[in-house]
Amino acid sequence: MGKNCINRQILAAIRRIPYGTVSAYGEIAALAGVPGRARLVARILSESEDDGLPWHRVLRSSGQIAFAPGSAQFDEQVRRLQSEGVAVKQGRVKRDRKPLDLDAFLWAPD
DNA sequence: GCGCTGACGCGAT
DNA sequence: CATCGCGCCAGCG
Repeated sequence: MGKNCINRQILAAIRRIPYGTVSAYGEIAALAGVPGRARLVARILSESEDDGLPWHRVLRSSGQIAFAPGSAQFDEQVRRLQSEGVAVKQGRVKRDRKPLDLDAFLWAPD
């Protein structure tokens, strides 16, 4: 029973990823209440029949597309991401980083 | 039960 | 960057 419940939580989390943005397997797992279960998210995605599910917005924590470069699935994911304005280079989506902000924070005066 | 396989992640080297 | 090792765990021989 609980198993199916978690499954639904994961699918719900994926459906909440905003158009034109991306998330990661591990992030989805955490949002679904099962941190550390990235592989479960991947498995559920691979078996989901839901057509409207924005599976293409889920990437590795590195921003890399999980499929093998050149595979049909890889190409399809790139196509879908680009169609919603997400920049994909070398099979990867650059995630918003703010290294300068972190630097400023660490060096900020008391 | 045992080993292997993943649409994974993270810290260490 | 690239590699390793280890953690995680639902299926399928």
